[in-house]
Amino acid sequence: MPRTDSLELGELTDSMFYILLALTTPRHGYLVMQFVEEITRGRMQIGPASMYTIIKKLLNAELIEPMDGDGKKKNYQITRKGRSILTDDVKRRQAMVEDACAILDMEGSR
Amino acid sequence: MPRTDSLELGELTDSMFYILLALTTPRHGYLVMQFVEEITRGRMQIGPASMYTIIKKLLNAELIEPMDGDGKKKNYQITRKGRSILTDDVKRRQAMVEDACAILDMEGSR
DNA sequence: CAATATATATCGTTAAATGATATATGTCAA
DNA sequence: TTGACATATATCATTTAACGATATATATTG
Repeated sequence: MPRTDSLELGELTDSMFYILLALTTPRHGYLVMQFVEEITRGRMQIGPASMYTIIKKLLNAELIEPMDGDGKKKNYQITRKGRSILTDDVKRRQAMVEDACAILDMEGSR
Repeated sequence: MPRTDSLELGELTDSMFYILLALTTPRHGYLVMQFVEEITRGRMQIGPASMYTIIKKLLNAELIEPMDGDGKKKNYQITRKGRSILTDDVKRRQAMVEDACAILDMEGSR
């Protein structure tokens, strides 16, 4: 993708999207991985490398923030800014689906 | 994105998604660029570098095929296989939106 | 005739995702 | 108790995707 940072455009990658969604409730990394696999019913899974790389990026962009931290577990939660970008991205994705449905004969697919 | 070819996973990138959508009607590259900008009302634009790189990839994967070709313009159209992958991808994207709406309080956003 | 739009193409760079791998603790059954 | 497996975090190096910059050529039009 790339050459232009997706966050600077206010767009989320699929992985960022699901990680932010997971952190609407405070969780630590390992739980995030499990959560993503669960809500997508296995359609998407994020391994530790992707996980911690993306967590770092989201922290840096202040879309998530650290919390308490029980022992060596590090908890994170979405920020106000993160939630705002997430809801915008849901709308962007909804618009893509609507664009497609308008062109394909998929009006009945809902 | 990466490290595993998205097409091998049967997933389309945003750019591939819109290019395939454009080619549900036969068009040449330049028209595809304009079409994408139009249907997205400027939300997304694809420049020539991305355009021709992706066209090549879609041809190679047989999701699109060349057509007649009026003069030096090269026309392409989606294949049966391409249409099948595109409709699957619309469903995948719709599922992502639904996952998000189930978790956020966005039920009324439609 | 010069500027702009149409049309296609490639090169090299940046960013994203992740396989592989490492480390450490906790849990549980043989 | 020890070996296997789950929990938990972390980094490195590689592959793929997207695209800015740039080049080329023709057509249109003011």
